[in-house]
This record gives sequence, structure tokens and C-alpha cells, in this order.
Amino acid sequence: MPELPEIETVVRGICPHVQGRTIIRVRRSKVCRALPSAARVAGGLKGALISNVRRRGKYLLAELDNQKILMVHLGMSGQLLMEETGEPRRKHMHLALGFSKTKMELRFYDPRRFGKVALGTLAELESWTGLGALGIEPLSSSPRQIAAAIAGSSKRLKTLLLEQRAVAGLGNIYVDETLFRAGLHPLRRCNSLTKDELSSLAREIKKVLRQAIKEGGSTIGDYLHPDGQIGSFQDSHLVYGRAGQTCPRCAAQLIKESIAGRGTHFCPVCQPEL
DNA sequence: ATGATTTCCTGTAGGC
DNA sequence: TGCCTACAGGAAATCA
Repeated sequence: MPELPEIETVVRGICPHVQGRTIIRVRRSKVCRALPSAARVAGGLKGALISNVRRRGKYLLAELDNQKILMVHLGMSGQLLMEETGEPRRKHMHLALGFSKTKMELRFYDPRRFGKVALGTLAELESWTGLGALGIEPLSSSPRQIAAAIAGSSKRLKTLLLEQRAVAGLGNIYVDETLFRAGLHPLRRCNSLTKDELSSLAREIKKVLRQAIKEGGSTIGDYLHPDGQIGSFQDSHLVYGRAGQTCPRCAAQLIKESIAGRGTHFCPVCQPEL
């Protein structure tokens, strides 16, 4: 499932291919989920030049020269791939952008269709999607700022971190990995953390995300780099997907239970409740 | 306000 | 091999 490190990898991967290029061709599928509508998005993209590509939380934002922004959220199974125009499309391609001066096409695949595409001004995108309610960017915030964003809430750690409203970009994998590394039980209330625990959590969030980006993200199931390569951070997962195995820190068995509606992996010994 | 539950979807894995 | 069911989950909507 694409989270902050995966989106960051996608942004870095497609930016050199599309920045400064004009969109000369748009293809879309009937089931493409787009705001305000697939037809409006396709029409609005044609002829526009992409001036920059950046990331906010798990949203990819391609800024155009006409004041509008193409926003892509990969949802669960979305992929953005650069492929040659002549290369046959695989199943579930929802959008393809062809550019001037290159044979490479930007293709959006999304089998499970939890992804989203939108074209509008920043203000429009913020009102149409969760983009407007995003919390701070963990990688451009200090540990103190991250700690402050988490500290006041009465919510459970797992719930708050999945919500995107306090801190943006973490999903199920990185929340579990971060909480394990900080030695915190996912059901702990945010406002119950000591100063040291908050500080440790904030530092681990940054550390995990930075390392994951360095390793090209986690490929679990669908996620691929825009060039088709897989990430390798899954090899560095300490708890995610390792239920039943031995904790890398102690002798205990890692467990998985449903918390905040998500499969949650942790060590009952290293991450004590209360 | 919070939290639990449901919805959207398809591919994959498991049982038989 | 094939059929069936359960499960995975990001974000938004719904309900208690």
C-alpha cells in the first residue's frame, strides 16, 4: 500500500520525465475516478505543461502552467508508471498522458480503484479531498513539531497516525514499524505519552520514513517504482507482516490484531499497553 | 467529539 | 483444476 515513502519515490521517478513537458495526448478508461469528472480532467489536461511535481502526504501534485494542479492518490493498489507509448497496456489502466518530445507515457493503473485523480486549483483540491485537512509534513518538520502535533489528542496512537490530520503520510505499514521502534503500544492514548516517549516517537517517524525512501519504499503486493522496479524496505520491516515470528528485540512472538479497523502488528513485550 | 462500522473494489490465498 | 469464501486496506461516509 503506497504511503509517504512510496509516493516520494514515485514523484522522484516521474519528475524527470514529465517536468517541462506538454501533455499532447490523454487516454482514459470509463471507470476512471476523477474530480470534477473524468471528461473535465482529460479536457483540462490536454495542452497543459507540467511545471513541477511534488508530494503532500500521500498525494502526488503535478503543477500545471495554467494554475491548476493534477492530483493523484494511489489508494491501495494504484501505480504510476512511465511506459513507452507502443507498449501494450496492462489491465486496469485508468489514465495515460502522452507528452511532447518523448515516447514515454505516464500511465495510471489501479486494479482496486481506491485511487483518485483530480484536476483543479489548490483550493478546489483541498475542498474536494482530504488534502485540505492534512497534518504536518513529517520530513519537513522538527521532532518537536511532530511531538506537538501528536501530544494533545485523546485518541489512540494507531488511530491518530492513520488519520492524516495530525501528521500526514503514514499508513498501516509505517505506523506499525514506527510504533515498534519507539516501543509504544498502538492502543496508547496520545495524551498519555511522556515527554521522552513523544520525542522518541517523533524521531522514529522521521527515521523510518527517511530510511524507507532511501530503500525505494516497501513493495507489498502492487507497489512499483515508475520504472517498474520494486522497493526493498519490506526487507527492513521489523513487525509488519511478521506475526507469529520472533521479535527482533526479545524472545516474544509478534502478534497481529485488528486495531482501528486495521491489521496491527506489534510485540506485546516491547510495546506494553499502559 | 469520538469511535466503531460500512462502503468502495479486485486480486490473492485458503479450504475442499 | 475449479469453485467458493475470507481477507487485505486508504479515505470518506454513516451511525451510535
